[in-house]
Amino acid sequence: MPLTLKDIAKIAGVAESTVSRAINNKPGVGAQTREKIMEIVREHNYQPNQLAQGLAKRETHLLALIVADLTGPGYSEIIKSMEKTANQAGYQLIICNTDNNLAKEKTYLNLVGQHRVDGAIILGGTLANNNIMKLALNQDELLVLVNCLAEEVLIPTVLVDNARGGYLATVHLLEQGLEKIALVMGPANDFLESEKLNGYQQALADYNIPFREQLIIKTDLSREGGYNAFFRVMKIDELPDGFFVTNDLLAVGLTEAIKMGGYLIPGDFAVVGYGDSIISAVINPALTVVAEPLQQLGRLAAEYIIKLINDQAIEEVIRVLEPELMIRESSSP
Amino acid sequence: MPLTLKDIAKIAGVAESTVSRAINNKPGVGAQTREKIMEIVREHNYQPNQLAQGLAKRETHLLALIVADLTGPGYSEIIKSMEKTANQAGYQLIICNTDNNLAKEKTYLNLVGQHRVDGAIILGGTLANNNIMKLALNQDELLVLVNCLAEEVLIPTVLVDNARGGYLATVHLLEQGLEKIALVMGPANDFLESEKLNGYQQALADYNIPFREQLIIKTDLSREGGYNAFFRVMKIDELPDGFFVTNDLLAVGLTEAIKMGGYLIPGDFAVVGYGDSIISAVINPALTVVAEPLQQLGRLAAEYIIKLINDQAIEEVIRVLEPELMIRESSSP
DNA sequence: AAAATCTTCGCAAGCGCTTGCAAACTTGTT
DNA sequence: AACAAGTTTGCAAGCGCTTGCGAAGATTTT
Repeated sequence: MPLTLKDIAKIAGVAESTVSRAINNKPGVGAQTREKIMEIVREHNYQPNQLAQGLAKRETHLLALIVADLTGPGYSEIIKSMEKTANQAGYQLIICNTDNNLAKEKTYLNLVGQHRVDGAIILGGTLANNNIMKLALNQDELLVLVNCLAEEVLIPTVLVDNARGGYLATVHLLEQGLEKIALVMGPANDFLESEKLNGYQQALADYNIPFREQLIIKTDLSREGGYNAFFRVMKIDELPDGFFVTNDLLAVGLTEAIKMGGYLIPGDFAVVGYGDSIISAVINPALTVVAEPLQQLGRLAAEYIIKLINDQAIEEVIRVLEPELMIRESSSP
Repeated sequence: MPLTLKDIAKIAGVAESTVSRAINNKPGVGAQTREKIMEIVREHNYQPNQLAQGLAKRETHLLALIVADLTGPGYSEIIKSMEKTANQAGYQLIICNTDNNLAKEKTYLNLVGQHRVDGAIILGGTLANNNIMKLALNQDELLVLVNCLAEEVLIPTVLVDNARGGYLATVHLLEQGLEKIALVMGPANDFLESEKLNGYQQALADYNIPFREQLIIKTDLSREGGYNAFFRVMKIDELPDGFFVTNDLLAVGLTEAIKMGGYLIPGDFAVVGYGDSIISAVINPALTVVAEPLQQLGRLAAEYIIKLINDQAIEEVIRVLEPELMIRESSSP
């Protein structure tokens, strides 16, 4: 059994309240009393019971990290930097993997509602978030969003400028002299995906290339999705000469399919991906991607939620980070 | 403010203790009283304050997941299944990324010592664990180890039979008619790595191939490590014809180096990797690997720690799982 | 030297829940 | 009808900490 406040008080020969005040750097304790107490605390390596502390102060120093699928590309990096930042501020992260399961989402969001955690970070941008957003509406609890966006409410959010990312990718392909660029994307009801589409269209417009609906392939954000996408494209009358793929997993599948079909990258088809997880660097050929600042996403999200908890002002409620084009083999001549 | 036990008791017109017993399915409450209480609980969607519950029962239903580097290959999968299992039993996982930093390790292990969490799972097999092991010795707290091994104490552990893995990989290469197989591995003071070496040696012995110290390349478990390893090998008098690489990251680097040198895989060098993270399937050529049952590792670890917490017996304190050879392009003729 | 002002400290209540124990109420037995 | 045995319920203390408030002590003022 660890020592308690009471034990320390007894050893120091003072009241519990005095010890409490000394430990928490609160006024109302004489200098030498304070020093004596701290000495004893150090000596016995006393650490307050956070449960009791939490009960009394109604705070847990716990943060819920709600994510649909922990294994998503790049998430580890985001989470790692998030954890680091949170930890420096004295907070711990709780993993909440929802599997896109509504019941789980409810349960996890409830952690916030029931004051089990001080706040929550929602990470990830698939349509499943629609559910969680709706849930989030009811409880006016502390939330921040990473790489997704709430539609009807204003929740502090940090995300990447996906329209810009789409634009960068498309322009890069256009600059290679390509004109028939296929876009392989996830469901368009996902805000992030539709933003990429917007960027794509904008780039086309800027280069006076007509937009062709046929070249937009919507599929689910998985390897199989990417694989199948290629064969769907091959059925249309005029084949594309380049691909912009909005997700690393998709890119893997697409690449496999292209190679399977006996075509060369970038000879027959140039490919640009999105996300910059380790996969894109390792795949063959190495994938040109729109890289997201993963660490920064994580760090900012943690900073935001902590500010929220401490009632501090947040400069930009919707913080938009700039993506960066990372040119590798899959798109250079 | 959420409802409290007291509120429910008042509404139901009974004492708090009765409500508590009803909610926790404890005996000593009449059938209809219980039903009435549960009805009210449901109606008001009451959920007990876990902080208070924890204080009274001295348990938190929190588990610390201590890992050196969250982004390690395959960890996401392990963690995901760990979280799922823990969650089904009513436990939450707290992320503790140590960065191999002794101070952090101490802090995190302290979570257990201070009853901030009910138990901890230590994941990962680099030598950093030596530190954490030593710390773990002092506090006789609830721990389980995944993919690493304590040397001086008996701590419940779940890991993969790495000697067997090393054996499988090596035999596979030998069966291809290769005789000069280089082993690219991490530091040998890591138990898991040295086990793979043992398996390698055993295979050689079984096939009457002499062991040559030169062919053992020790480096750090990173991409660069793998890259450099190849060039170190090229300096020895008799070149190898196959590689067994003990880690996915190493394999990536090695593959790059081989290609960089203008050699073919598997034509000039066959390669077998270890771990079966997504990377190995995506790399070119697709990597033959010794695959670890990642999900099972996670699930078992969670089951173990929960059993420990509940004072249930654990059948096999050191649970050894079988790896499986997954043959892909990098090693077939 | 007494009164007024600050500072330092302890008392006790409270955070929301659990649980041992005793009181009250049932039921069954003779 | 009276009593034993069992069941259902409430009381109150306790988990380890925080905090408002008043008491005591130290310091300054007149």
